[in-house]
Amino acid sequence: MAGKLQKTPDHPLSKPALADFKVGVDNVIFSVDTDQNRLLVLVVMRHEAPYLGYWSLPGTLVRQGESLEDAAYRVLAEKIRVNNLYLEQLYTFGGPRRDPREAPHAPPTFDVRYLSISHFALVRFAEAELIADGVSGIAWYPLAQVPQLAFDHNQILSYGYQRLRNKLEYSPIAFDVLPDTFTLGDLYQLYTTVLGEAFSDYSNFRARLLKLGFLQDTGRKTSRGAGRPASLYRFDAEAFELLKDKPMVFI
Amino acid sequence: MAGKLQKTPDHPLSKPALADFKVGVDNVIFSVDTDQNRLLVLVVMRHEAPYLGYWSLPGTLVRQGESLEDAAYRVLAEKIRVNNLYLEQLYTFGGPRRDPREAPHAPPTFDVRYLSISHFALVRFAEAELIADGVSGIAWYPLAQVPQLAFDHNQILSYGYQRLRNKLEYSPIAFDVLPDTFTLGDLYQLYTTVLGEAFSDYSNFRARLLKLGFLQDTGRKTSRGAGRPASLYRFDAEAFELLKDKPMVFI
DNA sequence: GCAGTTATGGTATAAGTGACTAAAATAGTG
DNA sequence: CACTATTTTAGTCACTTATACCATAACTGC
Repeated sequence: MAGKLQKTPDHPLSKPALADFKVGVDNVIFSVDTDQNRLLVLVVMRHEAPYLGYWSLPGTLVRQGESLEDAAYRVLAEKIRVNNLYLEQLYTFGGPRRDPREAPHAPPTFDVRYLSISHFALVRFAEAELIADGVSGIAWYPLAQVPQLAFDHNQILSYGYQRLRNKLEYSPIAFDVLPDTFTLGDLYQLYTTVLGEAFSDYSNFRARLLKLGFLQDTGRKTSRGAGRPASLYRFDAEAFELLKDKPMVFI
Repeated sequence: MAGKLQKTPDHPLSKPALADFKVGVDNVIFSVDTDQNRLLVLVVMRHEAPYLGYWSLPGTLVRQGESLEDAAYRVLAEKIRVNNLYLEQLYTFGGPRRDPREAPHAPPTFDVRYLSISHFALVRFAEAELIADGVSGIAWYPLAQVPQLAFDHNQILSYGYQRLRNKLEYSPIAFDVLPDTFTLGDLYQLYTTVLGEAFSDYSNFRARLLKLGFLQDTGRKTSRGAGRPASLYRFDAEAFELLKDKPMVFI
């Protein structure tokens, strides 16, 4: 990355033409189906050119008076009903030629750039209800089976997946999509579904997490099928805040 | 963060007005003055309204055909001559009302939003030469002494500082701004200036870094003032790549 | 030669990691 | 009801890493 300075030719007599921008948000929305051990991504079918008939990440253009984050929450709310989620800004993709609607050889005044402020979200699967508004297709795709998407959305998705893994390892976002009380098995399953089973065995995962001290045992137990009943825990946000600055790694 | 879905009122008969955007990049440019043990930030004086006479982060509007990253490199190159640096996209600030040029009560068609794709850079201090193009003021400010900046630039700076600390801990960006060969003392000084001395003592810092195996001893030594001469090391990018996936933490 | 300074290479103790084992508490089955 | 399969829970043990600290080496300046 060093020494990458660009030498742009100067036009001292003519002002360089500025680009005009359309600004949208695109969301990488993940959910973990713990029953089937699948990491899912929300995609929607496009019904307009360009990329008519392609799957794409749900997106929208930003409205007047609306913050970028608000726009991201809005497009999410248009596609799924869900109350428990985590959302944050991901990255801004804005190179020229990323959208075919940008006129390739039009005069300067018609040069329009499409900027995508991508966001990343993780939503609670059990609760999430897809909104099928008539014609528009909408679906959860297992990450490994996501087809070719419109625009540069596969790249955005790949970026979002990286972020998901990082966030899960270093932040307590799991508790935003787990029920209020949960077993350590629930938590472990969420982690393995996203990160793969290689990262830690269950026994060590348990020991490490309990030692961190922000999981409080509710005293209640739950029995789901065979096996010894599991203790139900609750995430203690206050206890977590106290440990926040320390180099805490779950994995 | 859970349950933060916004309920936006629907206007089924009138299309909601989209915002028009001016898109710029603003750079948080850091440099470490190892002689004086100071972490510096580059600021430029504004000579136009709004915020006339305020210091600000160097920024520019994006031109036609120019990528966001190119724009960031361009504005950096306009302010300092430097060959060794690290630069990456930081965050996009784009809420309404972040720029007073946005008309507060103008009709919808005149609602203009200013979007800032902020970038974060670390440059080699010894080599960096500020470009004083006539009137415009430009200066390195020690981080702790940065005054009130224009727009939301203090917020952007604060975000950039967080990123700097993270990057330094988890990525080899230090080697982008160190000379080709350097002593472990040089490296340690860079780390302490940015992160504070608390993170590790010199002896343990040395042991950990050498054990990682991507610092190759050149065999040469350097003597700078009093004390035993220090070995000169070189960063071995290939050896680093092999260890890249492992949870490698310098600190 | 001596004091001061910086680099280097340790040690000892504490803490954490990773692989593994065993017991406890349930459901289902014949 | 005894038995097995299953799941949670609670460890052990060898090994690695972290933290604080120390001793020595190799220079400069006086």
